[in-house]
Amino acid sequence: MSREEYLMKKNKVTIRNVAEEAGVSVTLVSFVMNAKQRPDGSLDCPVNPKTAARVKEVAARLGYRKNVAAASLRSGRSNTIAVIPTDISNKFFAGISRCIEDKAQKDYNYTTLFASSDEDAKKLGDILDTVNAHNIDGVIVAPCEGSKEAIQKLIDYRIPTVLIDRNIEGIEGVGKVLLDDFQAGYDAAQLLISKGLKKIEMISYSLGISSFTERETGYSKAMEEAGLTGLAKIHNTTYATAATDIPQIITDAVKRGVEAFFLPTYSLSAQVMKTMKDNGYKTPDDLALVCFDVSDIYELYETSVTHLIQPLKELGEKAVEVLGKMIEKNEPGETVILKPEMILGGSTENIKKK
Amino acid sequence: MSREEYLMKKNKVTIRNVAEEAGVSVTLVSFVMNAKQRPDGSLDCPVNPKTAARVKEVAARLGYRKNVAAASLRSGRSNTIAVIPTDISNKFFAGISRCIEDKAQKDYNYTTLFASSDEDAKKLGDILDTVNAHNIDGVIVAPCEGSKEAIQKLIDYRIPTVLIDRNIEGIEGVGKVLLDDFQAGYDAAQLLISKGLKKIEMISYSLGISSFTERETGYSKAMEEAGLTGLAKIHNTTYATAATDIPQIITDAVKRGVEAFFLPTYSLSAQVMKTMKDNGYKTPDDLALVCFDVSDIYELYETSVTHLIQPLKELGEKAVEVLGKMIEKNEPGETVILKPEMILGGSTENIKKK
DNA sequence: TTGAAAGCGCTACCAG
DNA sequence: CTGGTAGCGCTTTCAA
Repeated sequence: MSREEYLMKKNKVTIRNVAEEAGVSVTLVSFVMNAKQRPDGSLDCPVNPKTAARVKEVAARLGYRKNVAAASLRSGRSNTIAVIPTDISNKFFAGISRCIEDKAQKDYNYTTLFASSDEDAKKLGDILDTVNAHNIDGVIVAPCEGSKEAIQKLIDYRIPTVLIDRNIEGIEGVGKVLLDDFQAGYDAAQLLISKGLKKIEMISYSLGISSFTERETGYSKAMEEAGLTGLAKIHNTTYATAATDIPQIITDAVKRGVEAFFLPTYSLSAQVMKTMKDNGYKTPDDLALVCFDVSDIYELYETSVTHLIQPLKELGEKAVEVLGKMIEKNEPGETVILKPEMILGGSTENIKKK
Repeated sequence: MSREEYLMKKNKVTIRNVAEEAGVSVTLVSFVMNAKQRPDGSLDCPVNPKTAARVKEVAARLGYRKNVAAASLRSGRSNTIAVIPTDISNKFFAGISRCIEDKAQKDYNYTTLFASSDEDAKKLGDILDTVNAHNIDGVIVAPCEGSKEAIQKLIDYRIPTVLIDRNIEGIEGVGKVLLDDFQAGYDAAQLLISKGLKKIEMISYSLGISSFTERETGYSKAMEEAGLTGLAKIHNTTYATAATDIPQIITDAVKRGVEAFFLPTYSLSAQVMKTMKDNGYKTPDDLALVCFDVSDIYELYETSVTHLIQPLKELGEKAVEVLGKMIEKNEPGETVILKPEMILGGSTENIKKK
């Protein structure tokens, strides 16, 4: 095996090897390897284009790969951001993660790491410690219940942070990219009211996360404007107990003649749909439904389901932009609020009056 | 702000600060911070227990966090493994990823990173380059079509690698944790045959991935043993074209009087179920179904669905064990084959003969 | 049981 | 445009 081959195999080609082979200094190689391509194709660094080309050729030939540990140690940066959703298997987060990754790579040359908090504040804390130890340049996180402290620590450490999907009240120094949750709740109730329904209820999580309280407020406001405050009712459950609470809530509601439910998140929607199927209840006749987020399930359910969606791509890209500004320009985090979109389905159409 | 507070905020507490504060050398601190807890509670390092305790106390008080970039640069290791599924939003991979992460943390003290290849060999290649640059100690990867080259590069770089869920034929020097795919295909066909069905067909991906060809072989073998070779038929599709191919295959099959389908993966199953719903076909009377992997969808479909599952926890943990041995003991990768499990549902029960 | 010192590969500063 | 060099924080000999 030649020396070249040996170095390639062990991935031990350093900047120094490239420099020697190309007959230049390590400084030049570093410049070239870190130069960004300018729109006109030229390299954004003070190096003779010919020299640069030679360096690039040699680097490619030797199979040079930057040792990011060394670069990170020296520069204190890692060109890496972390994305921390609450549940990576959720379509909403899976989609958004992909948008974030693409945008971060394309526009900022960041590598993106993922870790799921599973709605567990302790786990989120551990992840953020890891983030910290890894010189991560910035974090995009969907907070879960009780995670305010962990996120505050991030801010104290001066790590640029963007909250996505869920807000935490009274936290300073972070960027935020959120849905207009009040509007979402308002639109959901409004739609059901416009269909002539009155007994419209809601199931929500008592998580202390403002996304939920905002959706509740929007719902309540629409009910109030329609003079239906007396019929409005918000049931509360938790992630841990939803599977047992919801069947009770639903069977009881059907007995009480409730006409519709607004379900402000995917997991509640899925749970309700499952309960309805188990009990032989049909939508929209037994219960009209307005659900949230996207899911394969909505398509495969016997009746298509009306649901509100968050503008995925926009959310993800905005999050990267806000974070990028915080990292590159040391700007304070800005807040961006996006509008929800309504997808109409059979669960709110042609409802037989009881 | 005190000096202590300042250092904590900036997360700039180094091993040297701890050493000075504790009145010992940096070497001692390094020993203590890297020592593993022995079963009896003592520390596995040549340091006076009293000194060690003092060091730990000081480190905790100053909020010391190891700079992993420095550690990785010096040691050439990162205590980090990467998990690369084809699609992280898939329940199967989401579940397995969680098992891997837990096991890796608990038994090996590894941090786990995730990146999804989206069934794209080019993207997988990019990810593996990143892995390479990051001093990742080992990789657990689900290969996708055309990824053999990229994975071979990993092996050439001497990065311990374990293939999970899908095999690549003729690749040397990797660990493998796979399902007995032949058995799965055999069991699926066998079940349908035992229900008195004869016209049993299969839809598969033409991906050149042996998991699929093995499932096909198992199916064919069972059909052959039942003297049904003449009726056996395997339709082929691809990820890109499944959405248009499958409606055609299914409507045509119903016309031809096909009685059952075996669908050797989750995405094919979902697509078929959607097609059947759109066309008003019912299972099992129009078509009996044996599906694969787990999904919310199976539960919410009007009829519960018979499906084969992979033993998630076992798969994940085995993968970590195999990888761990490769990393720690420089052992060659071993191959582990696990048995599928059948979950019976309504899609294969009480079938009306046509 | 403890400590001194040599770098890991890279970036950033400074000088030419 | 080019190059010399200090040192990021840590692990790892080696010696005491």
